[in-house]
Amino acid sequence: MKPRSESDSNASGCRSQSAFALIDGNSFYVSCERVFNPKLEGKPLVVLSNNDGACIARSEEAKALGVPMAVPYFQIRKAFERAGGIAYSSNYGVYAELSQRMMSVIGQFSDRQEVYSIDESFIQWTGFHRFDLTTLAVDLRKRVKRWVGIPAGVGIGATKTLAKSANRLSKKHPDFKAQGVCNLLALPEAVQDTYLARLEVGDVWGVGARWAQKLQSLRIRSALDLKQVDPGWIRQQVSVVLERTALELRGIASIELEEAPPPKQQIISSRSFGQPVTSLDELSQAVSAYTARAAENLRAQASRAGALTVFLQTNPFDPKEPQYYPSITIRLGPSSADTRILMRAALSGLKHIYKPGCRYRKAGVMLPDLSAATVEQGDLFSELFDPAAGIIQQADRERLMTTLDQLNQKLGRGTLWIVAEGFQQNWRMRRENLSPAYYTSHWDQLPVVRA
DNA sequence: TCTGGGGTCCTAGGACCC
DNA sequence: TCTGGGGTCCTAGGACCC
Repeated sequence: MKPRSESDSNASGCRSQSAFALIDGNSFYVSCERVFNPKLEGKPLVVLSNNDGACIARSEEAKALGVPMAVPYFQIRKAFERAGGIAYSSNYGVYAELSQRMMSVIGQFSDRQEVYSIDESFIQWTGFHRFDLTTLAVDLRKRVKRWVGIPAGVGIGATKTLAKSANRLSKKHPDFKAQGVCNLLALPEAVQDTYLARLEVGDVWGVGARWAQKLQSLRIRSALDLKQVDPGWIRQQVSVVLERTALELRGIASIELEEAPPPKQQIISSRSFGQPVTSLDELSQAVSAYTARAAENLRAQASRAGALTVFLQTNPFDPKEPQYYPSITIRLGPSSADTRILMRAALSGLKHIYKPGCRYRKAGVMLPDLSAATVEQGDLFSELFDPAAGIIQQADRERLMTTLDQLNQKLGRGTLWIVAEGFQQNWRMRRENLSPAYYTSHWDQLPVVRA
């Protein structure tokens, strides 16, 4: 383990002990669509959420037309399309593939990397000359663009929160926009502060709408204000979480780099339906399908679930409809990662909460109480009385699930599925303008790269 | 007609125990 | 008049992130 933030105390300050960079893809989903369809360059473009509901990524041109983040598409559709705007349904398979490539290119620039989200990665540098970091970041950006096709922004600072702020500046502030890189470490602290003064407190990583409002009322309006206030007082007034943010703004590293993400503590699979669903039959299919997905993710991280929650939702936006948001949690005897066992639990739960006469908009399955699959949680009653049979059954189960996962991974999701998931699947979400799948691992479907 | 999905951490309060 | 006090575990809710 490395000593953390043993900060560079010699006064010359020409070497930085530890620097964080945050790299993120600009309008990531939009940029992904453009990688495979260069004609979209320069056009107002949005990518829609599941079910073609809301705009979750916007090109600069779309932002310029005034398309707000997360706006329901139907509200802007007419005007947007009249202005030449184009909307794509989200195509997560493609985005995930490009994300992996981008992350691996970024990883070439440091041996300490945290993949923070589908489009963001932190890396940590130690012992570099702080001015050289700018050059390094410029190279990184060029390489990501050339090798993956995604334009990216880079922010560099002494802590993760400062790197985040710098990244924001790299996109917003004219001093950095052209280069796409903002290296706060290359600036004297007084100059850094002038930039922090121009960053709204609500734009700081870790400050959401609620806390921004609260801070405003305490006369803390900019990132600099938050940096200069006493962190202990912030803890008193708001929370220990925000105290950490305040410390980070002062350059005191309080949020560590997480190189290997810990296994998830809960797994959720849920979707809105393409159209309202009323019948138990269709709900059963949907819940079965979501359970299958959740179970697949569960096995992918080598965990088992001790319980399962099923929930339903009517349309919250329709004031005339009676609202109903039931959920039920079912304890599984011994924890399990077997799709069939989880499905049985899910369907029995569904029967308990299903009420005829409601128009359901959404259903989902949650797997809480996860544990590592290596920990054998024997069932006292079956395995104690018949250990041999118990073990054989368990081994069989695992082999079957492994085979299922391998086939689906190799031949595509949905190659092998459990009949309860249904054949018709009328409840499937809408994706009216989906770009082709571009199976980027298949030679014959490789995109053409522009020189 | 049409409004995403999937996570984390922290705290407060109740149940339970000694 | 006068009712212990402290620890642990669990859950729900509220905040945050992308």
